[in-house]
Amino acid sequence: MAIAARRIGAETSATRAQILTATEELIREEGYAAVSSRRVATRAGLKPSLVHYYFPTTDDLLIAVSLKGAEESDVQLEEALLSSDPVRGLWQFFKDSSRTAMALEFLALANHRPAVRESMASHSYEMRRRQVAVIDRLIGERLAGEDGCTSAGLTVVLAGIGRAIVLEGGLGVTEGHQDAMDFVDHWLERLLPKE
Amino acid sequence: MAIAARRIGAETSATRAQILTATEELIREEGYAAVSSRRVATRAGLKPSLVHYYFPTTDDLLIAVSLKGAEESDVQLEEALLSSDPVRGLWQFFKDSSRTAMALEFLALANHRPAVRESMASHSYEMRRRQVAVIDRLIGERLAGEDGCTSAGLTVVLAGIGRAIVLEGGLGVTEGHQDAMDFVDHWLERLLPKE
Amino acid sequence: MAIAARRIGAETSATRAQILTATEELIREEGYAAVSSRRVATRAGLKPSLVHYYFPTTDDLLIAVSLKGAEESDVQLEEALLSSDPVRGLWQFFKDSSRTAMALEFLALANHRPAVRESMASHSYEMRRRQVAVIDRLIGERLAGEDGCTSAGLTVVLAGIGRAIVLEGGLGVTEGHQDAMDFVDHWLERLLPKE
Amino acid sequence: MAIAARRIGAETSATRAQILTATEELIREEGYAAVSSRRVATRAGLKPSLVHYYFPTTDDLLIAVSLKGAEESDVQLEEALLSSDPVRGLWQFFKDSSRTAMALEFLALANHRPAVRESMASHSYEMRRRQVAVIDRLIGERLAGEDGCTSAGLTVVLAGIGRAIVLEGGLGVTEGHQDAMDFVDHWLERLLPKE
DNA sequence: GATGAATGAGAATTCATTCAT
DNA sequence: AATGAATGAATTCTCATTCAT
Repeated sequence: MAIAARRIGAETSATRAQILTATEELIREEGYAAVSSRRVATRAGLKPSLVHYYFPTTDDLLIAVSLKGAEESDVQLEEALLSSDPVRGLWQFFKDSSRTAMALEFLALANHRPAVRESMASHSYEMRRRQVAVIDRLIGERLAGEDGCTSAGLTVVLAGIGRAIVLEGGLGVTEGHQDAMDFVDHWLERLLPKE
Repeated sequence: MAIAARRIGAETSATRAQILTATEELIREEGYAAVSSRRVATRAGLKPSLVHYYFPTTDDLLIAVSLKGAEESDVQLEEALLSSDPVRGLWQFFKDSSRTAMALEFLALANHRPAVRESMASHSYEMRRRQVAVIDRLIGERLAGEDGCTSAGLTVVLAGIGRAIVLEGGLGVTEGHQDAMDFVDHWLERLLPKE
Repeated sequence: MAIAARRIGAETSATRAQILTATEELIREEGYAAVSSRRVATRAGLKPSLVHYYFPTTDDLLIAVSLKGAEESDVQLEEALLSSDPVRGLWQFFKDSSRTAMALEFLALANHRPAVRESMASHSYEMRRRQVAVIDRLIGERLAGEDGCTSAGLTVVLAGIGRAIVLEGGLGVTEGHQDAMDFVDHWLERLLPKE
Repeated sequence: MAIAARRIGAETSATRAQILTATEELIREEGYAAVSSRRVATRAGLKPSLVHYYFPTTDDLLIAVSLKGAEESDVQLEEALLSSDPVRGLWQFFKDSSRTAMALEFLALANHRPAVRESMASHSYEMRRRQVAVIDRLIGERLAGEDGCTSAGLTVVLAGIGRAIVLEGGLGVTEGHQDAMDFVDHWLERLLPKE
């Protein structure tokens, strides 16, 4: 297709992109266990063999999808961290449910596919480091006075609460969510008063 | 779920229990997608047909395991809430990783199996109510002064942070965990000073 | 089927026998590489799944066929060894081409399927021991005078020459075969004169 | 096979040689059934399409490898026959295991691929004729007295015993091998005393 | 001379499920 | 209460081969 580079796995291949998108949709709608070359191919309007041509093993495919998700997530994270209010941006980022269904699937998947696990672990680690670096630069000293909380601790707290709200929301359980969000907002207000 | 429901394979059967245990192990080790009558039977040392005899469909089996897990979780929760220090007990409960791998699998599963989803949703709801009731009775008024946090909000916060620590720990990411735990501990200390 | 025992793999199952026979034919006609559940099933007039039901893996199937061949071979060998002229019987046994095509396939197969290799190795060892025992009892002392040949050495010699004749014959090469057979016959005549 | 045949991929091509070598290794290690353009290409560090470019069909490739093996075998044979002691050289040649794994594969293959079979049959015939010619010139008359053995018969005998030793050795069965070799050595000594 | 893309076929398994006993 | 037999559908993966460039 086209003039561009066309090695297998070339990131420019349209077919490859189609396959990745179809797989993402499939995971989102039916879970990681629904990923099979057949299902993916059907959804992408391609032949199953072609899926194997681009992604010889299912692991390869899943890792590629996880990397794609990681990249998209990175973009959102950077946007949040580079905004005028990085801490609240991060909090919004964690409360954003759009990535969560996928993240949950991949978390579960990581328990069983070592390759996926490694890829996720290293990405999580990098994200955490990036978050901590930005927050530290911004409010490192001020946090120290706050019950001894650190930037690293803060990201864990915000990530945890945000994710809990999204996950439970997915199940239809919402009790206490608004209260928890209000609480975090108040707390951030004390920490970082909006003038 | 009434105890007396007259389904094949009385709930008291030892064989039934064997099957459930084998399934639990399987999910814990290889994920929900690994559950099949064959695999379960092999692990339990039974014939595949027998698994079908007790649990006609895989959904039946998965729901039974999820209910069993829910019951066990309830026991642990009650223990925590009836202890001398219910709030810290709850915090321990949330940080306990023993249920999390399973919970994660079922959370993912819930996205795709409506029956599992309903069962989990109603259980989560009941658990949350129970937690809130106890905490409310204990420190309801004191919480009000705390940035407007409520009992419901508190459970969400503790649940979220605890779960984040467990999930990330499963991936091998631990940065900020100790800090976050220290922070929560300090905060609980201010809220509920141990004499 | 029938009243007899019917565990999977029960040697009495007619279906199992059908599968083994079909596999044997397939190997004989098209080589070990032609063995697949599909091909076997088609030839046996069964469904591929049924082949897997009886022989979960292809190794299982191949080993079963090799054991069956070994048993049949054992019967022929015993017949030869228990005849009035065991040494010449053995020589006939080795020249008999009926087992050779299969034996060749399994020999080649043994290089690549460890399970088959082990099964064949232990059978070959037992056959050799049996041959040596009989010959030793019969003409052990007499052989000693014969250039120092032993019973074990004799079986190797007869087996080798017999097999060479059969293998080359299969290729259509026959030069020197009659000479070699005459030579062995003369030699056996000197060793064991027919009165 | 003329040297100048104008097939795709001149016989002098280094790439062609790489492919043949990779195929040989593959057959030796995993058997003829493991030969596929993919596997060969991977092992040779080439693209599958390139293998097809040189050898349009798998048969073409297998025949080429068999011819190459035949040529190498011819070289060894000539060396043995042109040495100062051609008969013992031939005996060494037959006991040499390095060619046997391949020979066995091709023998099995010959049963199913007519093209391979023809190529092997004519080569075997030529080799036998060459061996007989040399031995005949050397000890033809002397053999006549030896139980009526002929040069042709002798080659069959030596080939058979040598091959038996190598084949059984490959299986791990070695009983009687030393005895058989001693026996042949004694016999050759009587026939062709080393002064 | 070489190669990337694509495809249809088929391999080895695994599975859920049904049925008769 | 339990189980052996059977089956059709899927799943993962490998292959030979073709074609356009």
